[in-house]
Formats: sequence, C-alpha cells, structure tokens
Amino acid sequence: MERIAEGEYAVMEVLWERSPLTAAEVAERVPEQRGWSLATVKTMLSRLLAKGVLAHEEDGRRYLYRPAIRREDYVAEESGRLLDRMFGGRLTPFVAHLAERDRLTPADIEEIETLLKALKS
Amino acid sequence: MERIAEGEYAVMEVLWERSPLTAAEVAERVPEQRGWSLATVKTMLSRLLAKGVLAHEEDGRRYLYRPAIRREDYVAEESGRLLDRMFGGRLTPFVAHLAERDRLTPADIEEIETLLKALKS
DNA sequence: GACTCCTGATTACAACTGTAATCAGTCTTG
DNA sequence: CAAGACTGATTACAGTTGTAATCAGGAGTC
Repeated sequence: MERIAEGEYAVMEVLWERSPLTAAEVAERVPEQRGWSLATVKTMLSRLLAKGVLAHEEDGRRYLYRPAIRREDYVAEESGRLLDRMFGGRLTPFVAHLAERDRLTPADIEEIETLLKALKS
Repeated sequence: MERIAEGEYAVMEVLWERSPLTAAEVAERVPEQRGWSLATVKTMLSRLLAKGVLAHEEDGRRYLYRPAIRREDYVAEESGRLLDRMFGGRLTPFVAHLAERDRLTPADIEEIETLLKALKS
C-alpha cells in the first residue's frame, strides 16, 4: 500500500467519514484550518487516485470519489510502522512511555485494564 | 522541534546509541540495509545540524557529532502526533486496535497489566 | 615543496508534497 | 448559437528527502 502524505490524509478522512462524494463536496468538508482552495483538493484527489487508495465512478461529467482502502488497514500499517521504528515493535515500552509523559490519566488506565481483561477471556 | 525524516532518523538512532562520533564512525554504524555511502551519511549529518537536532564539536580538522535533543522527547512528539492524527489522541482505541490486529500477544497483555498496576500505586 | 588523503561544504538531481493557476471540454442559459 | 459555469487534466513552483559526486583546504608522506 502506498504511503499517504499528511495533507492527503485529511482528504481520506473526509471520504472515510462519508462517501462517495464529488470533489466540491470533499472540499467543503475538509477542515477549514487547512485553508485549501478547491484546486488544491482536486490535486489531492488526483494524487490519491494515482496512488490507488481512492477509486472514482463517473456521474455524468464529474466523478464521485470513494476510498479504495479501509481506514483500519491504513491505520494498522501506519501505527505498526511507528511502533517498529520507535519501540522495536513492542507495545509495552510504548505504553510505559506514554504513561511517563502524562498522557495516561487514571481514567485511561482503568479503561485499558478493562479492555485487557476482556481480551483475556 | 523540527521534523526528522525517516532516513535521518536512522542517523539519530546511531548517535543516541553512542556519541560523540565522527562522520566515518556514524557511517560504519548505520544499518547496512540502508546501503548508504559515506557521502550520504555526511549529507544527513549536515541536514540534522541545520535542523538543530544535532550538535558538533571540533576535534582537530573534523567534527564529533552528538544529539542535541533527547530520544525520549522526540519519540514523545512523534507518537503523540500519530495518536492525535489517527486516534484523536486517545490511547485506548489505539490499544484496542492493536489487539484486534493481533499485535498483542497474551504475554504483552500480562506485561501491560502489570505495568498499569504499578502505575496506579 | 608536490602529491595524496581525509573531512566538511557545496552542488546535483529526481521523487514527493503543499499549494495552487490555467486549460480544455461539456452543460446550461439567455 | 454565444457566453458562462463547472469539472477533471495539465502545468507550476518551491521546499523536503533520498542518494550521492565533487570541491576545497589542511595533514601527512616522499
């Protein structure tokens, strides 16, 4: 699966949320912080099509775009990549690390414990 | 803190492992899979210096390089970035996700549970 | 002192990214 | 039918990255 760049990912998010959509509709839904013009969104769509992570079907003289890969699959790959790169693929050091950096609240800890308990059964 | 590219990261790893080192020493220690020439490693070192994530001290007519940022800090930033982007910054969905994707072995689960128990006390 | 070697510095160059503008073709509307 | 409007396609252009080669200056060697 081809890498998806940071900006391109924002477009994928829109389409994972809801699809199919036209280019104009995608542009409307991209977070405004990006401040993208319609032209920029169209460039992104073309590149994502070229990468094979989007598909399009004709709808009159325009296209309807939809994801060609599942969000979970992409996320799995990306997070695996980070885990491999930074923690040798091991999750425990990652969790330990987050805990140290105060990214884990007591509520989080409870939640994860519950989750793990469920996983064991 | 400036972003560190994938390839540059390999150089940082070497120096986090052991420093200070000369350019030649770094080149020797970079994983061979990369297949980098000494010239490539020197380019990386220059760019990392420019980004301010490496420092160098003179040693005769050459430099000794050492990290200017701590590994933990960089890793914290990078993993936070991924977590924000893919899981809205929440760790629990991430752990759930890993579990689903079979990246969590029973041993991992045990280990994390122990870790969490320790965190609570 | 001339030549070679080592080292950082400078330059190279293509692919990928961010961020569009412009072009060309089709629909709509007066 | 002529003039706009809307859409994808093509082109643009600078910054980053991967991957070096080349250059210039000092150090050691005959």
